[in-house]
Amino acid sequence: MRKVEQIFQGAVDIFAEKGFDRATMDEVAERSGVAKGTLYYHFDGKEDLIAYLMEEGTERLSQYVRDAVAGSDDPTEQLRRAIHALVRFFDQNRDFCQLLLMGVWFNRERQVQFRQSLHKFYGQLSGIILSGIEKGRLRSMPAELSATGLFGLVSVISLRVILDGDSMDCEQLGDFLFEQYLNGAKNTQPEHT
Amino acid sequence: MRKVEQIFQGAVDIFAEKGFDRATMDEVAERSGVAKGTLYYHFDGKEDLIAYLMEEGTERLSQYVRDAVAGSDDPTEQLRRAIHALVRFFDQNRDFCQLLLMGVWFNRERQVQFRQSLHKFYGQLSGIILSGIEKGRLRSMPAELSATGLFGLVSVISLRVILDGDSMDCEQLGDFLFEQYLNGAKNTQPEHT
Amino acid sequence: MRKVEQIFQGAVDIFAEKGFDRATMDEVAERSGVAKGTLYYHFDGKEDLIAYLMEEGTERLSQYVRDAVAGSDDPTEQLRRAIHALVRFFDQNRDFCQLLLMGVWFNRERQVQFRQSLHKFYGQLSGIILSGIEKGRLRSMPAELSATGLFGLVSVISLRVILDGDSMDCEQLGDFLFEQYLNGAKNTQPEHT
Amino acid sequence: MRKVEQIFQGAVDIFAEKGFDRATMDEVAERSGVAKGTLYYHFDGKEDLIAYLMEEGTERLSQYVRDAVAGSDDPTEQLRRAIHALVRFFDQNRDFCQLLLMGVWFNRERQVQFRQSLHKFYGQLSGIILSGIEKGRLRSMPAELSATGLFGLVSVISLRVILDGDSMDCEQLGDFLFEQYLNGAKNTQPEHT
DNA sequence: AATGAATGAGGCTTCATTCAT
DNA sequence: GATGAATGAAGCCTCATTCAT
Repeated sequence: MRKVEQIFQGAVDIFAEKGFDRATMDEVAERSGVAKGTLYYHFDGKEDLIAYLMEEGTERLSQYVRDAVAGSDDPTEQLRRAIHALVRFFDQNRDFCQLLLMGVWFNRERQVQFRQSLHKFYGQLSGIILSGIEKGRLRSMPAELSATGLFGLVSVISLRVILDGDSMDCEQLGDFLFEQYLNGAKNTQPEHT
Repeated sequence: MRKVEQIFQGAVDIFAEKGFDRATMDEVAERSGVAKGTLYYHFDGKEDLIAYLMEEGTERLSQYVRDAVAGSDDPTEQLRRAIHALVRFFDQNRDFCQLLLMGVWFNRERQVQFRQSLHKFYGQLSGIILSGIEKGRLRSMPAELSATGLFGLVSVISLRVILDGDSMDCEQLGDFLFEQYLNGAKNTQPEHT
Repeated sequence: MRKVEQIFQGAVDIFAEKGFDRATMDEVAERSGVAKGTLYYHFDGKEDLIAYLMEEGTERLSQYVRDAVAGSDDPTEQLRRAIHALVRFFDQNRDFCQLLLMGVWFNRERQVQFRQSLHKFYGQLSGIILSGIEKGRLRSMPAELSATGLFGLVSVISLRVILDGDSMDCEQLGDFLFEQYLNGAKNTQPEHT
Repeated sequence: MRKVEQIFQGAVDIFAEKGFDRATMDEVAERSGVAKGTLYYHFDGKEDLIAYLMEEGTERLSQYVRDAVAGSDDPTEQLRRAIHALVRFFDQNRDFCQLLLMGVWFNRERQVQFRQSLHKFYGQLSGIILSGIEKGRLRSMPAELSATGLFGLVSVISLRVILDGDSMDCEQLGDFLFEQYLNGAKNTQPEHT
């Protein structure tokens, strides 16, 4: 469906710019290049459209990370690839990512439905972490919690860079985040003298 | 100013529950126990009220962390205290913290004014990190970026625990986060055969 | 545009009755027989609606006078026709005429836009006066000023009659006003001893 | 009462600028240099204040014209003086005059009380006209109507000059208006072949 | 006499949704 | 499938008025 994809793009665009509640259906229609009635032909209403965007987008993110990780069996390498993939996806889909992260703190009404998609994604990350723990690469810790933390670390920094309007060197930022997550901030080099 | 503090409490409460855009000024008034007109007597409008909440709240958080850190000169200890303080503040001001994190991903219209307050807070954290780097406790890295990441790590996890409705063992969670930030996720224990 | 004409009629009606500021948009909608939202679909807001009414109405008046004058080449006869037409238009559109005269003394905010329409109408009258001067029928004088005065003379009297609720003998009133404007109030009859 | 005069001045000022309904009591207070509560100490409310302004102002105008006319017994000279006095009063009290003329087309609610003051003033003018007719200086005509017309003629022109922001040569404008009212617009000079 | 913080009824406007075409 | 004129519930905000000081 041509029009549906148009709507997906336009809606993500305008929602990222103005927020879910402040963007109107008129604006969504205009940005998408379709008539307002067409939105209601394809979706049951605004909330339905939002739900679709979030689910569809999270699924795309999930898939993107899954593909990146696929080629390796080593948990550490998988982590590295997942983190780099996250950063790249954020960079390439800035609008959607802002939505994604807005969604994390949805008001309690909308949260319920959306947090399921997100938790599925957390599950993907914690799966990697879990296998890392089992294979002795990562220290023993609550995997879910650590996955959540990893997501927070990567997303808050990525979004900050996006919002600051800086162009992002994804490679370099990915390395930094991987290093930070894996080895922490502590200096392991012996101090000279 | 009795009424203004009432409004601060009531507004934080209802905004955390329904979101900035879905909570109405009528609800803010009702929750605050003042008349609607009183809101407009003290604030220029909804956006002005929101800006005040964010600024004032961030300032309180900033002060709380500053107090916690005050007793120590050692950067590592300061970091530990700051992280623990953050977790405690989040636990004690769940409503405001949700607002805070909603603010991080504000739509672009509202972001501008708010991100100043937030960046001031990042600056406070990066000050500690910077001194840690100088004293050789932390490895050399971009301090601002790392501070942002630390904030993401702590806040996203804290809020997840809050939203899951779990009661939080602040002591234990603080330790975990400190460990994660400082030493990372890697297992440093030799694997036993 | 069926609805727009309905709104024109209803708005003129209610505004003449209650004044621009005291009539509410709810009342305009009700009097027009359309939903409130429809007002905002066709106009940008109350001020925009008012501006439209004044412009459109003045245009209709202008056209009415233009038609009345069209058949004659003689400036004096044109003046007579214009004055009679004014009186008739006032009688037939009492509501709008009250608006028109309210508009003349708009507060300074609204004046700017409206006075343009009015001045265009003044220009029409002063065109007639000017040709009368050129042809030696009228004495030499500032035509614009005299046109303004003619409008004041006719409209203030007409509206007074309207507001007093009197039924108006247009023919007779027109004659009186034409006589007053052209020959003034002075007695030219020799006084009989 | 110092404060009451302050309020008269301030209220006339702001009402002329913004209109009766668009000017707020806050603005009246600010422009007058008194506290809002003080307005309500001296007047029963906004409508009461407006009624006071209109009555008081019309009385001042009436008195001004009465004084100007006082020195003469000749109706024609009285007319000349009255017209000149009107123009001067308009020039010296531009703000109030705008109010006065706004008042003429008050909405029907407010009109009732105010038109009494105005009609008293019309009565003053028509008294002069009546005596002019009796003495054969003016032709026979409905005096009230002619007085109304005279007021319209003078006020609409005066206000136009005021609103155009032009500085007014009162002497000259008065002469023009007197001539226009008395002798009309017709050319009495024989056309030269 | 004078003040100004507080109030709440009521106004203007927005916008998600419907429906006839 | 697609459109956009029309709708009305609901939100933000204004402002005349009150009252304790």
